[in-house]
Amino acid sequence: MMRKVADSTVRRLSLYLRFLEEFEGQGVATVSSGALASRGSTTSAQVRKDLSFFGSFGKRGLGYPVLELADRLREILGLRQRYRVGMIGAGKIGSALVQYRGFRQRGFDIVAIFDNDPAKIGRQWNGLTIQDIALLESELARHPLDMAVLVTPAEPAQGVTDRLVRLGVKAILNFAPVQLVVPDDVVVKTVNLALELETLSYALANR
Amino acid sequence: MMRKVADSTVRRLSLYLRFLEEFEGQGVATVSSGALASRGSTTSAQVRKDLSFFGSFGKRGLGYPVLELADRLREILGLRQRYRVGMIGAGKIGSALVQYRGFRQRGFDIVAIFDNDPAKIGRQWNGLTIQDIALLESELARHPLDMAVLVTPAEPAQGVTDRLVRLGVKAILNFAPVQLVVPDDVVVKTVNLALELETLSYALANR
DNA sequence: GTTTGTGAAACGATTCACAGCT
DNA sequence: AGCTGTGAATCGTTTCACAAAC
Repeated sequence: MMRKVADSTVRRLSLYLRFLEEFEGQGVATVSSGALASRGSTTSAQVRKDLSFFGSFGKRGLGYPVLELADRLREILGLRQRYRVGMIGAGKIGSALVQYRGFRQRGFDIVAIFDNDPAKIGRQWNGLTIQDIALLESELARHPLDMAVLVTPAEPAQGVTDRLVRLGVKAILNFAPVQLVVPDDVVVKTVNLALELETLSYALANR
Repeated sequence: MMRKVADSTVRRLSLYLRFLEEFEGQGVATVSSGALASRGSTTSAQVRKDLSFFGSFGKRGLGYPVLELADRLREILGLRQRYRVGMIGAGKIGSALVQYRGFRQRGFDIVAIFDNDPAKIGRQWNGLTIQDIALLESELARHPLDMAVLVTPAEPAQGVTDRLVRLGVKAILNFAPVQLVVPDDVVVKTVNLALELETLSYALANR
């Protein structure tokens, strides 16, 4: 398949898909690169370049067919299927994410929650029982996961990651403030919330 | 002050600061660019280049003095002061963030919570009373904010942003899945959680 | 006339490599 | 000898600009 597409390009493709879905809802049939660009904050050339990595979907003089392009973007982004996602950690952020509608809407189903806190194990969240992390191996053997969302404290994060990797999980969304080490065939995306605030304080301090 | 430092550079500076604080805790007095680099996943040249934007703090043949460099990074990142942060929206993610220790630890104090849901207004979260968003203007007039964390649904996000901007808020961390429009002197950092998962599904689909 | 698709140019970030301090 | 600081080289991304398609 396609190789060497920049992360920034992939992120923009996700945004284009959202805009296309809005246009779809409004019954618009075709859309120009300029129209897509103005909805995001980019340029028409950027939109065309991004799309051209994957083929040519547009009609010159006309623009892009909304339905077809949306469908093709779903395929490119791997959104034609649903994903089984496990939540590792049942703290505050885990709780919020389990209930977050945006995940299910986009095809990501949270199907299991794990924690090591006896006070939490056995509780129900959104219809799911919080399971003992000690049962991770036996549980995933029967019900494999496509992805894991890691919302543990920093210390256990690498250890749990190693177990997930051994169990065949190939994608991890990491909220623990650590740099996880994984093999080449496993993708990790780290979100560090305090760090985002620090980019804001940097901007405030340097004006 | 300094201008034109890439966002990626600022993010690495935040990471270096964390590593320096760990070294500080271990009583290490000086650290080389190579040591800092291996803790993050970067190169010694990158570390030196990043730091060189702001001056030269190292001693050739020796490395960087841990305490001094950490302090200088705090100054650069605007972390010598604490920030008054308002949480706009008292939903699931707002709840998690209000209780998230990482913010306070790094100097970001959540001092007010606003929502428009009568069922939530008046409740206490972490010692703070959820206030009616209708009172945003009167409240901020008396108790100004340095930053806002926006955790509303997509629809009201731009409207609330306009009000925050009018009230002098210069930095917004946005979790609503929309592209906010703000004047040049206001900084916005958007975190789109569903989009992060989509970069993972892209990676899984294209291997 | 409008808009795509795409090489070429411009820009920006990272890596190299080495002179200069300690 | 070890490590920084930094210009120069490299690599990657974005923007330009225009021929080709409709």
